[in-house]
Amino acid sequence: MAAVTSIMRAHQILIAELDALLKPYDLTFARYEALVLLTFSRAGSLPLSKIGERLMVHPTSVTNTIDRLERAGLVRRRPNPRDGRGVLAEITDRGRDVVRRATADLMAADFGMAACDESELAAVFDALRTLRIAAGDFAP
Amino acid sequence: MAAVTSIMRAHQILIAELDALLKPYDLTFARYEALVLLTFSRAGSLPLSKIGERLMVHPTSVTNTIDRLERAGLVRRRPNPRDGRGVLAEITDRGRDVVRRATADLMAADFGMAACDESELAAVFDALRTLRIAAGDFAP
DNA sequence: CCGATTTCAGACCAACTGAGATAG
DNA sequence: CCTATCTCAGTTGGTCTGAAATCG
Repeated sequence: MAAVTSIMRAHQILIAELDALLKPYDLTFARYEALVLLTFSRAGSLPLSKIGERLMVHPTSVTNTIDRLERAGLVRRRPNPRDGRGVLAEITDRGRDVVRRATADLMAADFGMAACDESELAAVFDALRTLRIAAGDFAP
Repeated sequence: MAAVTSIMRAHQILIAELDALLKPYDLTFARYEALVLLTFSRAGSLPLSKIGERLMVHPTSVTNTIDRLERAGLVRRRPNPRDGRGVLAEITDRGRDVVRRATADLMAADFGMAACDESELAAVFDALRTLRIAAGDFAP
């Protein structure tokens, strides 16, 4: 139980700090994650279904997230040429610009983990790996 | 960043599983935590301010949590005899019964961490300790 | 008078359910 | 016909801000 509450508290601490850092860009961490995912994709676009799979969120949550990003002009919807049912979310130039500046800010703040050194960060990642893989997370 | 997203994903995985396990008791993990905190207190009661401090949540969140627990009959509000401004949340017999049964269920499901062995659980706890203490969490 | 404790009104966001449209 | 993808409407829950009442 101590391990579980540790994760809960860590999440609570981080999300507060990260959301505060992202506020000037009118982003939450959830939206920022989606944006980063698009940045790292080859074509700068992904089907919504793929986004949901990678981020492990419900289809309606993806729709909601992309709605907000699209309203902010950071993403644009396009029909999926490979699947008439599907929709691609494509990052815009403004989206790339925002994610670049936001990432710089987050890095300057060590993503809210300034208290931890490199070995501690690696330990966190390793310790949570088993749990994530067991739950089917995409795990590098 | 990998460490941060690990924590986010771990939280996401756990909260889904734990809330599902607690659903039969009409509890969420946030409310369960408050209930456990009261169970472990000497008198079975704590000032709301203390609950907020321990759980690291906003005063209005405590009010909200205790409201719901009180409506469910698991907790009852009492004036704080030591401080006219304060309010105590006191766990009821029914509250103790519910938390006992819910805890049995959670333990049977290894608190959602069945994938991890003892050493991994300890590693998770240790790895997150620095972060939590830096943020002022009450850390055993 | 100042600060601490709690509450209320109002808002936001993430996540869910259930239902429906559209297409493979 | 069945399944996959996405959207919409509506609900819930946790959290926050700002403001107020009460008391030390």
